[in-house]
Amino acid sequence: MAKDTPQPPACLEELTRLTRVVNKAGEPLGQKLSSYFAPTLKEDPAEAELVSHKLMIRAGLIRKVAGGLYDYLPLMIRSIRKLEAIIRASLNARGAQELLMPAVQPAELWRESGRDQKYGPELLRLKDRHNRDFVIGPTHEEVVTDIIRREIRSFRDLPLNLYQFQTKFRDEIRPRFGLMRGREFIMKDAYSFDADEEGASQSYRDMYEAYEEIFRAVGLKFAVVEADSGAIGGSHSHEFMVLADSGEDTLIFCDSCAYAANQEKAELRGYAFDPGTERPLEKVHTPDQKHVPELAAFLKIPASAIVKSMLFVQEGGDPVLVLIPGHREINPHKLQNALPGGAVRLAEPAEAEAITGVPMGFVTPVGAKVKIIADAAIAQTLSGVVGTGEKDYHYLGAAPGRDFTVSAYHDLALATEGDPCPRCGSPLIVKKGIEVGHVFKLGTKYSESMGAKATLRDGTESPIIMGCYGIGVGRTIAASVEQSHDADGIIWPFALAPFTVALLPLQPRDGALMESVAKLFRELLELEVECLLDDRDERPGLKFKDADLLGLPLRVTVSTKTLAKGEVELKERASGQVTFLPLDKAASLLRDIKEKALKNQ
RNA sequence: CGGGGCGUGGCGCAGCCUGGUUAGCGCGACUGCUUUGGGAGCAGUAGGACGGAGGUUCAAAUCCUCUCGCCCCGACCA
Repeated sequence: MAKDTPQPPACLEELTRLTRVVNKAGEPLGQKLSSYFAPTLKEDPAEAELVSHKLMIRAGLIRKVAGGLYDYLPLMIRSIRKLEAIIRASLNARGAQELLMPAVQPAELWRESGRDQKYGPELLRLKDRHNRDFVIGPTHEEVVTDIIRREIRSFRDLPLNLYQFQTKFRDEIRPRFGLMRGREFIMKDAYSFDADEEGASQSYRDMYEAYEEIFRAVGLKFAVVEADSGAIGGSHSHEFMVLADSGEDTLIFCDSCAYAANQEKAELRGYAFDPGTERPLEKVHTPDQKHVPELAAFLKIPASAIVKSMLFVQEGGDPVLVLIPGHREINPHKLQNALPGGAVRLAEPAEAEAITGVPMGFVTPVGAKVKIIADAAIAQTLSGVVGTGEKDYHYLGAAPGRDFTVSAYHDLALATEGDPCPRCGSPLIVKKGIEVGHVFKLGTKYSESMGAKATLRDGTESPIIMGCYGIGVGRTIAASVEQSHDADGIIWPFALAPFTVALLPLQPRDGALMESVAKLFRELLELEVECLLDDRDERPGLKFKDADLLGLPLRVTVSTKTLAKGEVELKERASGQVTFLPLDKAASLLRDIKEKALKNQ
């Protein structure tokens, strides 16, 4: 990592001794860079695209082992421990209890919950030497429910909230962006158990509050949005999102009320479209007009006057024709929720043609033999353009109820920029976010399928009501870097910084200077201000560059110049502000700055 | 899984199209001297046989086939 420092041996010994000083948790309070494993890179690594990913590699936080699998180097582990401590404090303060469940789980449990099929190839399956089936846990609902059904009998044992920090494995189709979407990652997962609905709601609110507290404490700009429950299941859920342009999730916000939702979930009704006026059905020749925009141009009508008919197929079910105004997109999550059962997907063109007998673009609801569902807007249509089921012809003036039968109307359209807010009607805006936390109301999905029941006060037996709550630990740290950096490197918030102070002696060969530095180093550690000492025999420029890259909140420079005045120089990483502190008070002043910063976050 | 790109000292890359000196450059590492408040200078040293396998050829980093891995886009996804 570095060059040894030709210092007086006594001073060297003292510094080395100081790096062995630990806090109550057993963590070293200070390290010296000459012997600390923090390999920094001058150039961007070829493998990374995202800023946070590049910086985490360059600053020596992580290294890749294989696709989606990373080494966490010492600096990274320090940040992880900090975040874990913050999470623990918030959860413990609400009565949650930490435990640890195994990463490897019997496949049998997944069969019981029915998720071994549902979870698909993302679930890593393996066999032990006796040929028994196991999985590597992508999440722990099954295991924790198994504990509960064996140990909990009565409402008197509830409520209960259990949590753990555990390494999860999800065999992602395409891991990417470093820790943002890895295959193996650390997750804090919590599970709540209640006897009744009221208690379950309270547990959910408690966790929601805890999460707000946690993400506020780590200094992230975040938003809470309504979310789709997806494969975890349950009735409703909220996601905690760090706002960042590079985020993989699209979020919908209302500018004037508090409505916020993941686009997957965002409700949409009353958007502008052209219902037409009532008129008889008329067949027109529309040669080769397969796509909505061209057809609209050809007929000289707005796209919203066209009723788009799309054929979907469902695993283990019948094909369904889905209708939506021509200028809108289907939200696949809403569609899936409208069609309980197997996975729903758009039929391939050939597949659709085999089912309907017409090429794509001319599929029609008129006289259709398959079930039809439609977006709610279609109920208002008085005359729409639809296919005829005959190549190169469309109908004008088609009306639901009269010309075709819709079995159900649902909110199916994808909400987007400018659409009316479902609460107040104001225009919606779109932002990108990184999901760092997710809280779910599970209800009795797992307790029922796996038989976790409690006897209630009235003597009846009832399935326990569950909730589950996750925080992506590595992802939260990556999101922090993504949100807080500049051209020179990371800008750590105090709460997550691996060390608080970077201490840079500019003349490490100067014995007298190093003695002052050693004294300051010792004082900082005595005050539990974590400090990384750059004792390397390098030029100042390189030390400054590395300090900026590592991004510790407070950089303290000690040089013959500053010492001549009995001072050290402080530069705050976030603001760039430079001040000079008297050497003999520096340690306590730095401690005060740190504590003030942590309080304000 | 579909589309695109890339694998050459520790890192970043050139060379490949149009086969042919001893595979090159920058950074890094090591040694010495000088330098010391924003990634120092000079001199010198070490380190790769070109992801792997097979093939074509007098000759392969370079051409062909297969294969493995990585990255990006999409599909997909808590």
